[in-house]
Amino acid sequence: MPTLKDVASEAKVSLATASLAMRGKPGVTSATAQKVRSAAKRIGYQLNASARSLRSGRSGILVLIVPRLSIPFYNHVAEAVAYEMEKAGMQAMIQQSDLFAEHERETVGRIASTIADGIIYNSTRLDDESITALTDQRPVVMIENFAEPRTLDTVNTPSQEGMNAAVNHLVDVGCSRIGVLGRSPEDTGRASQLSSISKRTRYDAALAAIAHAGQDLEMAAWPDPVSWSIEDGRKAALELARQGLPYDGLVCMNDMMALGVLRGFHEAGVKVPRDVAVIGFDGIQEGAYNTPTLSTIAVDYRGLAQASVSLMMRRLDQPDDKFMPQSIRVGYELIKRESTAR
Amino acid sequence: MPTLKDVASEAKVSLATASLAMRGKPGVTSATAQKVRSAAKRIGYQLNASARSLRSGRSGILVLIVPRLSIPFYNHVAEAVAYEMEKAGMQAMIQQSDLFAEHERETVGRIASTIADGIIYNSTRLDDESITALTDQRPVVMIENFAEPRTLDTVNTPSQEGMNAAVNHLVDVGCSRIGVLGRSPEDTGRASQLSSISKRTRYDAALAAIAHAGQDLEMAAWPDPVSWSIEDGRKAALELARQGLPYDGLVCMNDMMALGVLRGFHEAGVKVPRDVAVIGFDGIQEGAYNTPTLSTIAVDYRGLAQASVSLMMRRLDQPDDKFMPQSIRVGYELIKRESTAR
DNA sequence: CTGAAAGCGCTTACAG
DNA sequence: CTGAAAGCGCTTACAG
Repeated sequence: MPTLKDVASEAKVSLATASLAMRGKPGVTSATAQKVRSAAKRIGYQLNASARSLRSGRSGILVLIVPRLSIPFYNHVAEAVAYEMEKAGMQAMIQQSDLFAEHERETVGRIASTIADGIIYNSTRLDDESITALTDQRPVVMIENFAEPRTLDTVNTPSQEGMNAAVNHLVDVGCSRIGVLGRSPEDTGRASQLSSISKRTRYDAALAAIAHAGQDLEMAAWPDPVSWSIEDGRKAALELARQGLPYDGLVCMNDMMALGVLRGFHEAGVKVPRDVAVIGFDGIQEGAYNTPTLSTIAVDYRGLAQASVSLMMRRLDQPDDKFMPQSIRVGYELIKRESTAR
Repeated sequence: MPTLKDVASEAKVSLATASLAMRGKPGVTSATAQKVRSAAKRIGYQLNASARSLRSGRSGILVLIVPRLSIPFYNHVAEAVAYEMEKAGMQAMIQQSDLFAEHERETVGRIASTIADGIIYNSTRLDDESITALTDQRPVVMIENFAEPRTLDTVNTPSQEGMNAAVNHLVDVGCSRIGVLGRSPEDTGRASQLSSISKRTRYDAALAAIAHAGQDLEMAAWPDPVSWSIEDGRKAALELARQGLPYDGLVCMNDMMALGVLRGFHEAGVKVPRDVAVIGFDGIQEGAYNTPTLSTIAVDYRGLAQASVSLMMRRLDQPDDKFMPQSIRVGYELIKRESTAR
């Protein structure tokens, strides 16, 4: 494979000039730059990213880590964040942290030891401190980090406001016994883990909204832990039906669970929204095509992506700034669909 | 940040010994290796991947490129392939090629210029030749590459067999007028493009299966091009209903389209499967929770991932082999659900 | 089994 | 505006 040295001799300039010219840096006449570039093209030159990175300490690569890509919320985030990374002129790489159980710590370490200029982190089992230690100097932006104290730049979904809007919507359509589905199994015990804190934050926000609406908290909380999966949503709905449907309105912690709930109610012969109104959280595309279509609190994915990447670029461009980490809460939209239309 | 040199002096050994020890290579006593490793841990050493890659020509990174992650088929593939990559001891990185229009060529080029040891490519606008030129020497495995001639290792979904099974299933449940939905818009004109070839392959396979079942091809083909999106599926169903439902069985080119079709029929008051049976292709999880649940030809994602990665590892391990590219067709499973239960 | 030395392909002061 | 030289942090023959 041809190197920059080959380009330089092909263009009859020095190595330094070739390097400058290829990157469009000042200090080279445009005629020379043109000459170099066409020489590079002629011999099929490709930059060796490792060499650049080793020498300059910059790779131009930004890594995004999400738990797993088959979960709609995360692949929506991944798509949006990668788009913004590329728009900022960086190369976007995506990694999954949840492929192997208890594997995340290692992944972060390996990433850190890799060529990323910075890392955007969505949902993890590690706290700020461990992440900082593992990534060592490289800027990190967290998505969905509700742990305190916060030592890293963070972009969060609007748990409180969104859950308020969800509950108020159910009240508006006439629900008087609102339940909350999605107390996460990790809630007890390993509560220091980030993902469980962020789950709990959303869950607590829903409870608070219900209390604020003057409803009975005792009844509102679904007592059993349920993972936020579509299958657990289905099972929970079957169980609720078996119990004689204690609620006429149901707030689900995410859309996947809500879709499972709608399926479960269908199987149990419970009519949505007639017997019970259901609302989700996230705003994944599938909700718009389900029967019934799913009402939801749609997270502003684009806003979330833009905020994360601009936080990252700022740290990259001004590495000497010692400002305390920022915390951004993105917007949401209440989307009213069939599952709450009554 | 501490370097390997620091580790060596901390452990009081030479640089070479430290390097060998850290990688568990032979030529170091286990006592020395132990000493080096604990020294590394003590001073918080992290490997500089760029330096290793520059020197050894190997980064340990494998890149997977898919069009976009919000499409279930692709994020299922991404998750499965990344899992197999990690299992093979490589670091998995995922890139999207479709974020910007006409952007794919550039992405490949940038990837190639990056640190990947190899690239697994799912659905692209480029043909084998351009990809080979852009990736320059690095092994490439294609997923869904139906172009001929094939100069790269390839793993394909079972278009022919799967479509046969789908059509036969519809015949089995009593359909006598089977339609095919999903002639792709790019079919005419830019037919040399890979993704349109692979789409056409699936489409043609469905038509062939229908002809083989002795049905009327004239009627079977949905004449208008339809993208394989959920929204276009919905629109097509509405249009079919408007035309008085010329089919009693419908083969959809993928599950997303099929989910849109189910929604469209629901809106139009058409009952599935009573009025028309619907079957999809891909086997995405959402189909199992829709109402009605979606019958489908489930692709063996795991088999597809294992095949792609083992093809890749073989080329990596035996770079001098000059065997012609292999072509692997993965398995499928006919999953019978409510949408064809009659 | 261990150590000294060369070199991977770039970028970046520095000198002219 | 252009060129010669140093060096980023590793790995890999090679010698002892």
